[in-house]
Amino acid sequence: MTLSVREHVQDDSRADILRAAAFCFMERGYDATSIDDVARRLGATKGRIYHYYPSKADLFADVYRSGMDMNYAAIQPLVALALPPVDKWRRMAMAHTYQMIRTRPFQRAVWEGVELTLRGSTTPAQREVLGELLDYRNRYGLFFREVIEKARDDGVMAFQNLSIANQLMLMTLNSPIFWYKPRPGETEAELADIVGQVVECALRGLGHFEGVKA
Amino acid sequence: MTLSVREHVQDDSRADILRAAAFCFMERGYDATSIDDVARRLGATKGRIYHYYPSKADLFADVYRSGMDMNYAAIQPLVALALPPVDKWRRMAMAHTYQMIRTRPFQRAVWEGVELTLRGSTTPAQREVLGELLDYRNRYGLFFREVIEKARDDGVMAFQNLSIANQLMLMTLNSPIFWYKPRPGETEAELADIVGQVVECALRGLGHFEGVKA
DNA sequence: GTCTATATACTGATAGAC
DNA sequence: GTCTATCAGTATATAGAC
Repeated sequence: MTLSVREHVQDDSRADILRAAAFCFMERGYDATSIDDVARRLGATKGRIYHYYPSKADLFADVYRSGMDMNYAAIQPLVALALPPVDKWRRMAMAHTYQMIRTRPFQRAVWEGVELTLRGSTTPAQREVLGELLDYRNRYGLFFREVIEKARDDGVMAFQNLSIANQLMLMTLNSPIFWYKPRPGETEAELADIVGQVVECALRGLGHFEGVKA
Repeated sequence: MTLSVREHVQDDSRADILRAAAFCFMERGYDATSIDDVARRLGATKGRIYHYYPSKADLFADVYRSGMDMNYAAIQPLVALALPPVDKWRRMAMAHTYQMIRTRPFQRAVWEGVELTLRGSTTPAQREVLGELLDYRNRYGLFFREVIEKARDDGVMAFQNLSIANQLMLMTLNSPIFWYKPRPGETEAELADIVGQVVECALRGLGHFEGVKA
């Protein structure tokens, strides 16, 4: 798809706003973040933001959507791979966990967006937008659900209830958005080590045993 | 300790306010909850609340503290038991998970309180209060940390990094505060089944294998 | 001890200059 | 496309009647 120069410039402006907004929402949460906060971080005033987004809710929804777009881009290609389910799961889980760390501000907005949706937001219009985003996020969760279901059918995972197992597994993989802080001078290997521990913990939780039936 | 009648009445009034506040904070979050919301749920006006609490931040801190008090009351007696580490851990983990479900509004406030603390709140006075509560919560986490460390020393758990393992384990046990919804007519046995699945998932995640070295 | 005002401050959103 | 100025709504907290 070809975009005009004007559209490219628009996209850059929007991307700048999105990054600033994601960071602010992560730092203070949706309600405590004012449009002025986002503008200040941009080195601008809120006129700039309202030129691109009609409301704070729309801005937040776009951060949420961007976060999920990034996740789909990272994981969807792996879903199609023809691999044994545990191997496929491990690749998906590692890619997902890296995403949580690398795009943390956006993923925090995804998390808060889900919470806001479940709480029930104000206007019907916002409710519809957030509802669609929740569907978008739930479809993403199905990618994992299908793989672990297959793995259990194959006898290489041994969890009980599928929904609960998937819920707990995703919670473990998502958890770095809450506690990960990049250490100064952290190497790629150290990062990979952390991701590996998270992924292996989740895999054991699913009832997969090294060297058994694999 | 003997309390005067007046103090008992005060405690009841405060407890009513605490429950209403915990529920509102759970439903809408700290920032989006107004004192008027809490008062409305109490069937009163905010004059009643400000009679007992000097500020919204103090009210929230008391909900947070109450939640942790309940956790200590439920788990601390188990810490002293002379049991094999995995057995002790399982009893603690089950008690903890039940707590998350049974006192969910308060536990959500604990969670949000930790987030608010890490984000950095407004005034230095609030920062001090929240900091103490975070210590209180971290000391609680040590109960679990010590047990799983012992279990690993005994060779019945096989996680890698102690801090990460404890973090992921607590995340799993805490997760019902986000997704648990009581079903109408849910039996004690069904609840116990859910708690059991959460606890066993966390236990497997820690690298404990049924029938191996146990 | 609880209520009804009310002061004060802040935030989302708009209008219009440049 | 970005800024300044401003309006309207709402929230915390206080003062004082009852």
